[in-house]
Amino acid sequence: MGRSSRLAFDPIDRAGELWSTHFGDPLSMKVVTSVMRVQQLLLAELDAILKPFDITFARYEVLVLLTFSRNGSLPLSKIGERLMVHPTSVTNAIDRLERQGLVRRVPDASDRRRTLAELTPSGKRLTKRATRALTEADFGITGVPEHAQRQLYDLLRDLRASAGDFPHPDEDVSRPA
Amino acid sequence: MGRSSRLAFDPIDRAGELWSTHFGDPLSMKVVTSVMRVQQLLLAELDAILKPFDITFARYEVLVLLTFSRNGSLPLSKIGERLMVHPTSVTNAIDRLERQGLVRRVPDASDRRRTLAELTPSGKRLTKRATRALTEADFGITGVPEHAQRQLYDLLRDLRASAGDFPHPDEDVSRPA
DNA sequence: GTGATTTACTAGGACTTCCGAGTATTTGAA
DNA sequence: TTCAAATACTCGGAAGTCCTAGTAAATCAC
Repeated sequence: MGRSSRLAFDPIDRAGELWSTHFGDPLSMKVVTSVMRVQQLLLAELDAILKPFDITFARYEVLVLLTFSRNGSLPLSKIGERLMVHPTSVTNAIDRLERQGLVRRVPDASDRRRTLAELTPSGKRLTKRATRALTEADFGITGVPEHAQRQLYDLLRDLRASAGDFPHPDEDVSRPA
Repeated sequence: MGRSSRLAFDPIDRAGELWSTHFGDPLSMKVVTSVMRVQQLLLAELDAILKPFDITFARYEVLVLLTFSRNGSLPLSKIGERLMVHPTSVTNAIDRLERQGLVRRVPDASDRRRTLAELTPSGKRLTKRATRALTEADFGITGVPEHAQRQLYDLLRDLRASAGDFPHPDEDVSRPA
């Protein structure tokens, strides 16, 4: 893993020091490296929490999305949109979930290009239990105070906004350009 | 990609709303999802910047680390430690870099278990150029003001600290327990 | 000094992500 | 209406991450 063998110092800070002696101001490099590292830590933690349920966080996200949908089913394309991943990633996830009996593929009569993914009863039960486990573990960020979580969310949201991840509130979507 | 097809709303906010009606307080879930998403966006941006040089960010990190080392070479194990990735990930990266002629494997005479990865002249040149491209693009976070970057770095550092990512300053490493 | 343990690297496999390309179906335009 | 363009899904492949397990070499203990 990346986590277990801990150094006697913070490798990101160290990299920043070396960076500044070679290249210049390391702030943006440190920010980006930190994001990568935190993602790595969180994902490892989440997957560890979900391991007893034999799913990964990627597949858990699909299950939750289906739980939120009105009738427990969604076209694969919608899943990809909402989760912001490539269509082939959805195919891959649904393949595995279907093999595990947690989800079923159902043809969509109203548009025969589409395939719906539908939660099975077993899928619904597992999602409940997995969600309990994740919320009890606070998604792997217990120890981070609430105000810090809020600040973090806001800053990340600003970053996403400046990367064009979602429309600005003052952008009129109905009347483009 | 996840980026191109933008929804008319923020999927993370929306997931938070749905989450709260089904399960409860979505703050930690929103924070974690945001980290995942930002990592995805940044990595895509960095890889796009590096595409003309025919390397990925993962391989770039290896090259920079070698640049920082005294003689342009390091044992693979050190690389894994510093980059906080699994030994097999290093093997994989070095395999590719070696195939590209950017790095050379050199046996370590002082410890014959070890293999050193050494920058080739071509590897050194490419690292310079790639670094220029990345710094000019501010590592994909142009548009994020400096104070926000600082706050973000500090919050992520706190999060890493609470996950035990590095020793606390008041922890005496030389005298364990 | 010899044997057990630890360390370093690699091989193979699972999982996720992306991309490009191909097939089917629906929509839209002439 | 008929043909072109857009949309939905899948297949195969590349790249990254991790894990388990195996071999070789160094270190530690007795």
